[in-house]
Amino acid sequence: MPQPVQRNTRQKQAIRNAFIQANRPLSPEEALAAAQRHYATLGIATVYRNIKSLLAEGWLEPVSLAGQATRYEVAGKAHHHHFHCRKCGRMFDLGNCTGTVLPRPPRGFRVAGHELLLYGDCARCVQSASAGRRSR
Amino acid sequence: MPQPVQRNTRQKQAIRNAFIQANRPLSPEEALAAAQRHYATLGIATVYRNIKSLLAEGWLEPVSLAGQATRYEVAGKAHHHHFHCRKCGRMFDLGNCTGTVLPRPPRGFRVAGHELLLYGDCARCVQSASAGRRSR
DNA sequence: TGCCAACTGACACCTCGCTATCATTAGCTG
DNA sequence: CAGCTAATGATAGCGAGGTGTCAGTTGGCA
Repeated sequence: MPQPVQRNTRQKQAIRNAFIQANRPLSPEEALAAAQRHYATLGIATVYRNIKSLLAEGWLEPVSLAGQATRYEVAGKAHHHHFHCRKCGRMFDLGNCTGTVLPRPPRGFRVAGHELLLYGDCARCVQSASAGRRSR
Repeated sequence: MPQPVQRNTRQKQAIRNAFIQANRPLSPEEALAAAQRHYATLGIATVYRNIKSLLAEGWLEPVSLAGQATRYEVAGKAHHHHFHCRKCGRMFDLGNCTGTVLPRPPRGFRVAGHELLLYGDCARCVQSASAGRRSR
């Protein structure tokens, strides 16, 4: 049985644009908000459905985050890590991880990969915090 | 108003023992299974309640894991990272992270800390996989 | 331009991790 | 040992993230 023919809907285009323009991992809710700037009546179910199909196509890849909704970013970037702002919750890309020395696992363990997450405050949140302190 | 007097119940002892003997981060479900070997009729609600109070006491600390229930381990260890087995789901401690070079964040970002996770197959799962291959 | 199935939006529903409730049990103190 | 009450076990409930359903819409081909 053949695959059904895929249609290139305005909604899917809006979602792809949202991810391209953001250039950082987006949660489904963030993707909805961003894509609604391209296509105002977009619904959350459509975002989830299209994220799923873009994952299947290999156009997106998941960036999971403990205790939070999984974020997604455009696939195919070089190996890199992420920064999570604990104030605004946004995630950002960091440069590649050259020179990172990994701890040695116990005997017999097979390491398939690693994830490194930095967390703290992003530039915007640092800014607005110090602005708030000045104005008080 | 004074704090209510804390009682040292067999259930709480069983839960503490489970974490001490495991010597690795346990999810509430894992802690339940392990503690039931000390106190068979233990219920899951009691595990959650005691994890909460052990966290408040500073005896446990959380080890969060994307897409999974948070695990907990005995507090006070030196800074270290974890290994997550994708086959059996168990988490293990790794040695400290001396020599780890962190990627530089963008200008204006304030880094508060980092988490490093290795993933792959633990020794037991590597073993049983190759044993399975042999017996086939 | 007409057709029709892929797609959409709205919303009910599901799962999972966790918390609240409540009758019963059992530490602790005197 | 009696009595007070913190703690327990069973289970209902909650919230968040995500999926299923279905009537209505629309992309794309003939």
